[in-house]
Amino acid sequence: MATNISARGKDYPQWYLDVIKAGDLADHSPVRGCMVIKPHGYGVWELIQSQLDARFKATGHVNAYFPLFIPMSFLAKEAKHVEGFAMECAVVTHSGLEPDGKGGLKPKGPLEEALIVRPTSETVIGHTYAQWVQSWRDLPILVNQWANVVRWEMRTRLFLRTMEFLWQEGHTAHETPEEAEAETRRMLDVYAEFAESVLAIPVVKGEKSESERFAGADRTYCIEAMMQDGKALQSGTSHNLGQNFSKAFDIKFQTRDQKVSHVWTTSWGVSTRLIGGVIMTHSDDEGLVLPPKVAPVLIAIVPIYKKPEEREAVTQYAKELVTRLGGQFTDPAGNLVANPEMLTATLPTGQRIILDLRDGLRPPEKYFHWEQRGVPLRMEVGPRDLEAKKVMVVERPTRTKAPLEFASLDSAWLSATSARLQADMLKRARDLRTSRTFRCDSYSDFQARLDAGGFFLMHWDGTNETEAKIKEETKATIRCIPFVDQLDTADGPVSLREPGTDPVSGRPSQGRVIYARAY
RNA sequence: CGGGGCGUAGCUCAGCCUGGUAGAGCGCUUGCUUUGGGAGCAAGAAGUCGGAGGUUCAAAUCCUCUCGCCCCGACCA
Repeated sequence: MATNISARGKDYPQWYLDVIKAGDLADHSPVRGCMVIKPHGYGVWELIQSQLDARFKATGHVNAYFPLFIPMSFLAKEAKHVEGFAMECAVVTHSGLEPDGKGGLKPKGPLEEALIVRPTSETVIGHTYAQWVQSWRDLPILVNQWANVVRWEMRTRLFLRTMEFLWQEGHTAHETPEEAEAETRRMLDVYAEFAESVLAIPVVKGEKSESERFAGADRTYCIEAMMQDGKALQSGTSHNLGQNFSKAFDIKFQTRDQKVSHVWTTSWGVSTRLIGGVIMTHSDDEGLVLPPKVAPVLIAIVPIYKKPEEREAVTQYAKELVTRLGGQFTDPAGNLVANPEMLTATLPTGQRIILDLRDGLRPPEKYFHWEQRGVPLRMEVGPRDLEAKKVMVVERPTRTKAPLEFASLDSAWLSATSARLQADMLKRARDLRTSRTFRCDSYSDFQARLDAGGFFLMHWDGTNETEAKIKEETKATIRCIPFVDQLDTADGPVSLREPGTDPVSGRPSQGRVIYARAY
C-alpha cells in the first residue's frame, strides 16, 4: 500500500494530485493555475503528439505555426466568438519595463492596440487564410498547429484545466459545406480511434447541445470519456464552423462556376487534458498506471544481487535482455554516460527501457519507484533467474508477476505483451463505464443517483430551457447526443433512438442523451 | 470573484491558543553492513516558519494586508 497516495475512494481529488506527484508528471508553478510539466509527464505528451501527428499526416494535414499574439480587434469580428472568449483572454497592453521607484518594476510603453494571447487561433488563422485563398484550386487547406494557448481560468486543476496548456488545433477550409462536415466528422473519428487504441480510454462520440457548443461553431462534436469517479471528461472536440469565420474574415474564393463564395471552415483540438484523462482512467491506489503506448519508460529492469560478482553477472544478463527486447543503449559500448546508475536504452518507438543500477536502493524500493511512475512492465533479474534462464516479469496494471523464459523475451514478445496490456486496459475501462452507465426515466431518480457518478441516458426534449434547468438544479449537463443508436449500460444495451418523454419537462423526446457531471 | 480549509527543511507534520529567537519522522549526502516487496548503524547537509507591513525589548506565535494551494459555487479543452 502506497503511503504517499490517498485512496481513490476516500478523497478522489487528493488522490489525483498525489498520483501526479508520485508519478513525477508535473509541478505547480509560481504563477497561479500554471504548471511545470516534468520530463516524465512531457514524455507522455510527446508520445501523444507523435502518434496523433502521424494520424493527421495520414489524413492529409500539414503542420504550420501561427503567432501567440493576436490583435484585440480580431476577436471582435465574430460575435459569438467574442462572447465566448472575451472573459478568458490574457491581454498585453504594454511593452517594456521601467523602475517603479520602489525597487520594483512597472510596465513602460502602452501599446497602440492591445494584443491578446491566443485562447485559440480561429481569428488569426481566418485572417491568414483570407490571404491564402483566391480560387477553389487553393482548397482545401488542411493545416494543424501544435501550440500553447492561454485561457484565464478561475479554477484550475493540473492537466485538466490550467491557464496555459499545450494542444494541437487543426484548422481547415473547404469549398463546400458537405466537405467541411465530412472533415469535422473525420477528425472526430481520428480522435476516437486514437483515444481508444493509444490512450485505452473508451469514448462516446456525439454532438454537443447548443449551450455546450464552441463559441462561433455551427456544430460541435466531441468525444466524451468517463473517469473512475463516474464524472465525464470532454476529451476532444471537432467544430464545423460553417461560414462564420470566413464571413468575419472575408475568406473568399472564386468557385468552379465563376462565382464568389466564402469558404467553409472547421477546427478541432485535443490538449494536455488528455494526460489528466489517462491518469483518471487507469491509475490506482498504488499510483500512476500508463497504457504501454504512452509510457515514456516502457520497461524498468531491477537487478538483484548481493556480491559484486553477482552484480556484474546480473547486469550483463540484464543488458542482454535489453538488447533482445529491441532496446539500444545510446552509447554503442553499452555504457550510458549520463547516469551510470540508470542505464537507458531506446526503443524504436522512442520509448525507453531503464536498467536501474542504483546502489544503496534495495529492490523493493525500486519496485515502488517505477510502479508509482506507471511503468507498464517491470523485470526483476537476480542470480536465481540467471541460473534458471528466466526473468521475473511484473505487469503494472494488474501487478501480476510471473517467471518467464529468458529465451522467450524478444521484441516480438514485447509488442504482443504491450498490445495485450493495452487491450486489457481498454476493456477494463469500458467495463467500468458500462457498469456506471444507466438508463434513467425519472428526474427524481436521476437526482438521487447523480452523486454516485455515472452516465445517465435520459430523454431530452431538445430545448435549452430543460437543459439549463437541470444544470441549475443538479450541476449535470448534457455531455453529448451520441451518434450510436444504443449504448451498453449496467442493465444491458439501451436504445437511444426510441421516442419517449422528457422526464423533466414532460414534453416529447426524440431520443436519449448522456447526462453527467463533468470536469 | 464569493464561502470554507491550509501554507513551518525535498515530503508529511508538531510548535501558534498562553510571544523568549526552530523541532520530529521520512527523504537527501558520506561510510560500513545489506539487497527476491518500502533495510540497519554511524556521521552529516538542509528552513530569513509563503510574502510585506505593524504591535513589542523580543513575532513561526498577536494584528493588517497580500500571494499560493485544496474543497464548494459562477465559466471552460
